[in-house]
This record gives sequence, structure tokens and C-alpha cells, in this order.
Amino acid sequence: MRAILPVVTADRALGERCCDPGTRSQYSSREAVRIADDFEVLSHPIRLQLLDVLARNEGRVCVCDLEAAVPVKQPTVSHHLKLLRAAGLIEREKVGLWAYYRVDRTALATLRKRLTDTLVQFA
Amino acid sequence: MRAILPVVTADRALGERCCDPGTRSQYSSREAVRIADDFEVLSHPIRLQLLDVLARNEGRVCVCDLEAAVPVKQPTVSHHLKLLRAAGLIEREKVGLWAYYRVDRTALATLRKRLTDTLVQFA
DNA sequence: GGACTATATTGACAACCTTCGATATAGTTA
DNA sequence: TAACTATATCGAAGGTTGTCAATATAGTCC
Repeated sequence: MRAILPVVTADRALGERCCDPGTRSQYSSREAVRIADDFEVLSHPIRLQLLDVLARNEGRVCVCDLEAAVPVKQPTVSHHLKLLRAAGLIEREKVGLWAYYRVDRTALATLRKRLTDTLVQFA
Repeated sequence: MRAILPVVTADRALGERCCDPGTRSQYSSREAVRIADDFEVLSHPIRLQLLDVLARNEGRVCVCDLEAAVPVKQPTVSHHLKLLRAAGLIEREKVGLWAYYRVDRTALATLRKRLTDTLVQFA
């Protein structure tokens, strides 16, 4: 009972060029990088913990509070805060020697919408 | 007109320990890593483009199609497909010499819900 | 069988990211 | 003024990630 006839060879013969030109992404490389950056900033556990602490403490969270909340040293906390700030997700208010951070809830809502819209298209 | 009285020193004096123990993250390090991993897999432009192509071509997308859709070489395409598959976002069906990939829309919807829920808590 | 093809894996290299000690900056207190 | 404090920045070390040429694997065709 050996199969002599072509097995289920997927409607296409060997060597036959198979690539539809229609099979391109709707995203340009530039757009794809932009969306990837959105996800990137959220893809680190320390940054997620920092955002979480800021989100559940309206205003008034200083760096020493944040430092106590995550398992890395102060320069690393400052580094991640800088990235979050560069992404526009948090804001800083300096008072004397202290720096108080807060989430920008509007920016976060906008980001959430962008990411959700992206994922909706995939599923 | 020099200010002699304490400037707006933010209700706390220098050297006074400022960290509320109440200011902890609701996420354990382990949970934070898990959520970060969710974002991580989506944080690369090539992977986003691959997902996009797969999402708009129901089933039947072979690697050579995908290779034509993104600006990297075949081994790199295989590499990213492997990561997407490890994350459970896509599936592979092998037919003879070809490999056909498709998105797992259920998995993507689940991921979207997890990520959205996370972001809702922040904003 | 032998020549050929599609995809996966390996291994090397470069680029990037994370972390921290040390230091700089700038404000406070006395 | 000098001693002290909170945060930011610098620079180096180590780790991870992305990429590709080369090769391996496994299937097809004649």
C-alpha cells in the first residue's frame, strides 16, 4: 500500500517560486520599529514594578521610595525612570533635593489604546 | 527677600527616612518577569511584521513567503518564528518540505487580555 | 541512487542592555 | 563657610539578543 501518487504537496511543486507578492506586511519597517518601541519600554520587570508603585500612589513618590520597592540599586532605578520618562509615561517634579515621580495616566491610556489596537488586528 | 523658613521641603526633613513600607509593588519579582516576557515577545519589529503577515493570511503561509515579507535572511526568519512559537502565538504545520505557519488567534486574544488588564491598572 | 529543494540549527560576531561603584550635581542645614 | 543628603550621570563589566554564512536535516524528483 505505498503511495505512488504525489503526497499532499501543498498545491505547489518543488522549486516553483512560491512567494505571493501579496503577502507583505501592512507595516513598514519604520512603523514596525515604532510599535516595537511601545512594547519594549514595558518589557522589563523593574519598569513594570516602578509603574505599578507609581500608579497606586497618586503623586508624591520619591526615588528613595521607589528604590525600596524594587531589587536594584539607586543608579539602576534612576536609569529605568529615565527610560520611562523618555517614553512619556511618567513625569517628574523636583522639590528641593527630592524628585517626585507620578504616572501620566493620559499617556498610559493612549499607549494602551495603541497596543490594544495592534493586537486586535492580529487576533 | 531671602527665604529663611524651610522652603517647600515636601513635608519631610533632610535625612529623615522617607520610604513608606506601604509603597511596595503588588507584583512579586516573579510575576513582573512573567508580564515582562509577554511584552518582550512583541517588542521586535520583525516579529510584529511576521505576526501581521500571518494574521492577514489565514493558514498556508510558508517560510519563503515570510522571508520575502521582511528585511532579514532566512535563518533570522526561522529564529523569530521559533520565538513566536515558543511563546505559543503561532503554530506550524509541516507538509513535505514546506512549513506552513498560522497565528493562534485564541492565544493572541488571551495575551491581549492579559496585557490590557495590566495597562488598565496603571492608567 | 543522485541532484536538488525548503527549512532548521550551529557558531561566531557585533550591537545592545542591565547593572553597579564611583563620582558629579545641586540643594540643605548649621 | 563646611558637612551632609538625594538624585543623576559616567564608565566599565557581564549578559543577552540579533544577525548571517555555513551546514545539517529531511523531503522531492527523475
